[in-house]
Amino acid sequence: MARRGVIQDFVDEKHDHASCVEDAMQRAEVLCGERGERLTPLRRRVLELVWDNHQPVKAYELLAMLAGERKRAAPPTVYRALDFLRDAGLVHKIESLNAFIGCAKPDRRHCAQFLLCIGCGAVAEMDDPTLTGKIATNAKRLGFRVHQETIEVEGYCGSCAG
Amino acid sequence: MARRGVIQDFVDEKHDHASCVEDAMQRAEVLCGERGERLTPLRRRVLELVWDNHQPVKAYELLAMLAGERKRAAPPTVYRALDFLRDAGLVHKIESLNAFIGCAKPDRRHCAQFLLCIGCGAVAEMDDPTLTGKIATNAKRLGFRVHQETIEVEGYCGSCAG
DNA sequence: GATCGGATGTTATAGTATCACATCCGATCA
DNA sequence: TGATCGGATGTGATACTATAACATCCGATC
Repeated sequence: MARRGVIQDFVDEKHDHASCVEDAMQRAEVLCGERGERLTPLRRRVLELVWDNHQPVKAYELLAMLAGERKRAAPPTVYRALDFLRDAGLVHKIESLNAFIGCAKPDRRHCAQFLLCIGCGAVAEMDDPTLTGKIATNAKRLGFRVHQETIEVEGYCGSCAG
Repeated sequence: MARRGVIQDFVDEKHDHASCVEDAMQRAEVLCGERGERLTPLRRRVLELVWDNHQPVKAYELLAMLAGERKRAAPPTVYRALDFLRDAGLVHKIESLNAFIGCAKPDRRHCAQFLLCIGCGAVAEMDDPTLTGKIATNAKRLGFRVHQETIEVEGYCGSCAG
């Protein structure tokens, strides 16, 4: 089935998760390779942990997971990895949740538009160029130069709305 | 000069600030009156402090200001007041800054679209129904029921872009 | 093998927000 | 009048989120 190009579905419970994570890691490898950025074992592992959920993950949850695998893991360990991954566009921070989630399209920038279900915590990442365009138009009218946009829409997904 | 209805200007340094705050407080009084909600002295004072700046204010900054005027002010004091004001639509939280700002149009809902200047910290509140409409359309396509939207655009304002 | 810089380790602390329980205070009504 | 009830506030503690500052490691380069 073809994507709409505008919006992605919420994650299907029975999607092939292993290959989905694998694909994400593959994309990350390639992107960092192209850009000459170092996807170290730690950064790779953090990205993997982020993708293991298809829900937003908190920094201290990641820290707890890391602590189980390596002796030494402190807050800076995970925050620094997340900073790198965010700069690389591989991970988004969801501001209204203080949580992080893997970016589905790390090759494109500014695709940080989310639908957040209050009921079940599910997240869908939109990527609607017309939204971005409209915002750009509004901004330009004020002489404002857009650097980054954050769009987070809270509500109830199809399952939870009933 | 008429408003565009779509976007507001960044605050002019030489606007009549006193009357601007006064107007905001007046609107708040009326709105709470209509709704049977209690704008207590504490809540009123917090709202006033929020409006005294035309920039986002942090909770602990408010706390410090309150501490100067009343003997007893702890975090819950300010957070509870802010919760009330947010529920009433009188104040918005800017998630990406962990800060709060007075709502310019408390009578209308969901007008939480902000341009945030990285350079000088200035904030402009947009209120673009077509953005909201586009988001609603995208959401509907997924059976998603929108409850609240957060739009925060970082960049450089006209003065800082040069 | 010297040195340089980026990544990580380590400790401490800053900054943000909520919990849980006590108290106050005004509205209502016996 | 005063009993009582609920919402607002006081109070102390604590949970949660994030960064500062400095030490150490480790691979690349020369």
